[in-house]
Amino acid sequence: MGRALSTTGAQDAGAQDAGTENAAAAQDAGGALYRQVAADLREAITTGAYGEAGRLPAEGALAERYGVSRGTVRQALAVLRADGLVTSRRGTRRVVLGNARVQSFSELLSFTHWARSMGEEPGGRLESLIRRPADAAEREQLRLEPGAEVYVTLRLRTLSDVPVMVERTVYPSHVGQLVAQLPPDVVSHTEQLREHGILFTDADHTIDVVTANAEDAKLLGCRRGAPLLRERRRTTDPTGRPVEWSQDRYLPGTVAFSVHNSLATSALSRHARADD
Amino acid sequence: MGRALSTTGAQDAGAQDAGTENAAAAQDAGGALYRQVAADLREAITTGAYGEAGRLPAEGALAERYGVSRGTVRQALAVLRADGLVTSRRGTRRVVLGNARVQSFSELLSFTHWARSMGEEPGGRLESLIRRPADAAEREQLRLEPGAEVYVTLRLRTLSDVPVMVERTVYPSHVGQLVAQLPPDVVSHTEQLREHGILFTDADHTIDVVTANAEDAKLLGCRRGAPLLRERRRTTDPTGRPVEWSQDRYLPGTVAFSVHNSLATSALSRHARADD
DNA sequence: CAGCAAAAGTTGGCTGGCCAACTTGATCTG
DNA sequence: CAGATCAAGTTGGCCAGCCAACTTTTGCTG
Repeated sequence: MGRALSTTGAQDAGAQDAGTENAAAAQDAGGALYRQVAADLREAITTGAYGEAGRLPAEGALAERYGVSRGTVRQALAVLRADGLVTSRRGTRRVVLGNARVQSFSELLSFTHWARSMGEEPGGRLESLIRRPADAAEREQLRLEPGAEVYVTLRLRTLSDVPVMVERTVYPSHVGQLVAQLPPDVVSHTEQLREHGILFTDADHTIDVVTANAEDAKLLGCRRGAPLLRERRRTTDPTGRPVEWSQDRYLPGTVAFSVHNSLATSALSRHARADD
Repeated sequence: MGRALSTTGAQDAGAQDAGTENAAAAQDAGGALYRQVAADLREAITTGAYGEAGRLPAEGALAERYGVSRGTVRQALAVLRADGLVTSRRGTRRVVLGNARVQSFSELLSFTHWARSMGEEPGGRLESLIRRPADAAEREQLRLEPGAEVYVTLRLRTLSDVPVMVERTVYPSHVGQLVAQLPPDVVSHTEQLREHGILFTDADHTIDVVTANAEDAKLLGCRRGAPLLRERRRTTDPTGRPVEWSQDRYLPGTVAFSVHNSLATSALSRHARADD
């Protein structure tokens, strides 16, 4: 892959002096070197440059090609391994596992971002926004003191004007205050919050099946008792403080969730459902 | 990342490989140093040693405590970060995110192992096992040549004799041959296959909702058209060769799937459901 | 005392090196 | 020719060090 990484293109030339310049150029490609290498290899793999079950070049060869150390290459390959694109065993070259397109974190967290990445037109209608004291479960999830207040939104989300999902989100007050000031027709709360300095960096998801209640049925246009795919999500900011506790209910056939895990890296788990 | 468990993770059958003089003394939890450190920190975090949203010691301090280099500590912390146990930002100490118990890889892949880890009694009844040419979709998933044959099993899985899941699995012939020789009352195919040298190391999961067909309804004792939580799973061995293509259908309320992702590591994604 | 500047503390990132463990293919041997 | 042995190639793991970027604390200044 010809693309020898802009920063290191002049590797010997003046690698360290021109730090600022090159760093800026690198930024739009992914900032860190290992991310650029990972992005380039991902591109090569998904376009089939190494074949269906082909073998990748050795770490050393890649290090030389990109003009980086082997450690950096290993960091890049760890990313691809975690995404399930390649295997990784001692003693033999890495093998291409699949060419699965893995969405970015923001595509996963933001309905709007996700929809646009598929070429669909996302929409959202705010049904209600109320402010009230948090109940026990909400205090637990959002790590709030007794008596703390939360903002609760109910939104109907659409793809090309077709209802697909009901979203019930609970915000702690410091976030909810911002949400309450947004115009009711704003499509992406996530993007608006980011511009106000609220960052989403970590999320825990739980996925199961529920039946539509009266409210769901009315909004989604399905029967009461109809099955819905539910995703419950707790999101935290970079400091680890919970910023969102949301429950999305999708009409069947509109979405599926996909995850990769391996002996090396696994974050998925299966729970018994005594809760809720 | 979760692994650290004795079962498959280390597959340390040939533990004779010396190398681990004093290191092994610490714990046989995991061969590698960073795994031992990770296991120890996980233990400390889940028992609340650092508090709910407490701060971890600095990398340097941990390195000194465990007598390893900072790089090794960073490797261990990367494991915990991927599991969603701690945050990780430049400039400040890591913060405890939660004390989520993350299942091991084998618990996730094996219904039997998972059930036992919850104290339930898993059961399974083989309804049918047939051998036939693979169709196009199966060839694609299992990466088979045209004309290749597959073994297809249909099993009803139970917890304490209560039906909870219907499992339809397609095996390539080299695995299916082994499955076909198993006694029909064997509970865990996965464990049996491992003893025959078939290892499961990577898996892709897709989770969505379907309605019960006549066969599902009969086996699970639900109405036809009732909602089921479906997990489709393709599993590969260490070399990247597909060894299993399975479709599990759970009764609502019996399980939920849970996953963590973050800006740093994300393997979960959301798909449109045009397929299938 | 408020606000700003400097300093200290901490993690992210990268390098270079070394050895062990493992896989694979070639070579030798009976 | 089958099987064992050996050598080369490759990844896993660990170390020591360095600097940059960022956060928090401290201390100074107006």
